[in-house]
Amino acid sequence: MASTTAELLDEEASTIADRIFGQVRQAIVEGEIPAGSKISEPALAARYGISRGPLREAMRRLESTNLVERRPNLGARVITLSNDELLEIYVIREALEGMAARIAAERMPDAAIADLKNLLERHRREVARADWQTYFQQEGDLDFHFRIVQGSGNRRLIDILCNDLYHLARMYRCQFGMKSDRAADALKEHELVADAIAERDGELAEWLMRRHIRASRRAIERRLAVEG
Amino acid sequence: MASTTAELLDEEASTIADRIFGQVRQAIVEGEIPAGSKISEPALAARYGISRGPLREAMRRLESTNLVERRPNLGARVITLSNDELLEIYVIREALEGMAARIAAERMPDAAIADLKNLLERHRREVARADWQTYFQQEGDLDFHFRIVQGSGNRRLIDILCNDLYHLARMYRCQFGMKSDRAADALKEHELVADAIAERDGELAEWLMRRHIRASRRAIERRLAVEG
DNA sequence: GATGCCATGATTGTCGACACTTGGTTCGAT
DNA sequence: ATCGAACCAAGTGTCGACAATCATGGCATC
Repeated sequence: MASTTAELLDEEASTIADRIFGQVRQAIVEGEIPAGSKISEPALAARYGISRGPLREAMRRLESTNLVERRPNLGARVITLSNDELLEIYVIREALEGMAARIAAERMPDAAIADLKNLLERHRREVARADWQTYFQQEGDLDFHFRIVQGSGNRRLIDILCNDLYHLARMYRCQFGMKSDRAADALKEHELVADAIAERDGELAEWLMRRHIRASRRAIERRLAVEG
Repeated sequence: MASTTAELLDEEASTIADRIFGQVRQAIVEGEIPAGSKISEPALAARYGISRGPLREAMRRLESTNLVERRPNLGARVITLSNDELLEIYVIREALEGMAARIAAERMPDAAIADLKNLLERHRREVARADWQTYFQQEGDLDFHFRIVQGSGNRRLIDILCNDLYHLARMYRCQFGMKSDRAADALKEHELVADAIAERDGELAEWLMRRHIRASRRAIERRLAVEG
C-alpha cells in the first residue's frame, strides 16, 4: 500500500519550509494537531527545531490550502470542521469532478483507462473478500477520483482538487471516522463512470460522476441528521 | 464607477505584507510588471521601501493565487499567459459558475435578484447608447458573474472564483486588449440566466450559464486561431 | 458588587545579517 | 579552438533580535 495518492505528503523537499509544510499538514490532517486549536509559532518552531521564518512560510502555504485560518496580529488556528463546510466541498467536487470526467472521456489515453479498470478490478476483489478494511476502500476511493482528475489534463483543475479539497476530505475522515456503508454502491458507481469514459461518452461520464458525488454527499447528510 | 468588483484590490490592510500583496497584485494584473519577468526580492523590497520579510509573504500569497510561479532557490517569475491556460480557466469557470448559478437560483434572496436585474438594466442602457466603452462592459461582465457567485452562498466557491480566477481573467484582458465584439450577445445571455434564477429554475440556470461561458471560450478560441 | 481602565506578559509582524545554492565567467588543459 | 573545471557574483533561504499589537489579570472607581 505504498503507491496510493498520499505519497505527496513527504516528498523530499530541498527547502526546510517545504518539509515542515508537509509534516505539519500531515499532523493536521491526521488529527495530531487537533482541529480548532491555536497554533503558536514559537512553540511549533521549537518542536520542529527550526526558526520562525520557514515555519511562517509553511503556515502561509497551509493557509492557502485552507487547512488553517490566519487573522492579522491574532495568529493561526487549525480550521474547525463544520458540517456545512464539508457539504460545500462536496458541491464543488460535484461540479469540478463532473467536468473532469467529461474531459477525461474525451482525452484520457487508452493506457490510462486500462489502468483505471485494473484498479477497479482490484477494488472489487477487496470488497468481495469480507475482510477488506474500510481504510483501504476509502483510500481506494480517493485513488479512483485522483486518476479521473489527472485524466482531465487540466493542470489548474488538478491543482485545486488534489492540493486542497482531497486533503480536506482526508481530514474529515480522520476526524470523524467516516466508516462508509456505501462501499459496494460506490464501487458500482465507479465502474459505471469508468465504462462511460471507456466508451468516450463525456456527457454520460459527467452525469454519472455528478450523481456519484451527490450520492456520497447525501449519505453524509443522512448520517449528520441522525447523529445530530 | 467606484463600486465595482475591483474594490478588493486595495482593501486597507493592517499589516504591511497585505498592503504590498494588493499593490503588487494590481501591478501584475495591469501589466505594470510584465508577464514572464523574473522578480528580484531585494529590488522589489527597495522599490516599495520595505524589508524582504513582508515581501516574501506577499510573494507567497501571490503564488497561492497563481499569479507568480516560484521554484526553490531559483526565485519567482510572473506567470506567462499561455493560451491553453486561459482556456483551462474557462473550463473551470464553466463548471463552477454553472453550479453557482444552480444554487443561486435556489437560495439567492429576492432582493439580490432585484439588484441583479437592475444591474442588467443599466448594462442594457449602456450597450444601447452607442458610446459605451468596452472597458465598462467588460467590468460589468465581471460584476454580473461576481454577483451570481456571491448568490451561491458557498464560501469556498466564492473564494476560488473571486480570489483566483477573476484576477487572472482581468490580467488576460489587460495584456491582450480583449475587446469583445460579443457584448450584445453576452448581455442577452446574462439576461436569460437572470430570468432563470428569478424563476427559481436551478437546472435551467446552470445550463444557460455553462452555455454562456462556453460561448465566451469559443469566441476566444476563434480569435486565437485567427491571430495565430 | 460590577464595570471600566491600566499594566503586564506573550505573541505576532518586521527588520537586518549570515549561509548556502545557482548561473555565469574565466582560466587552463587537451 | 573547444571543452572542462574552478572561481565569483547575485540572489534566495534561514536565523536571531527588535518593535508593535493583542489578550489577561489586577486595581480603582462608580
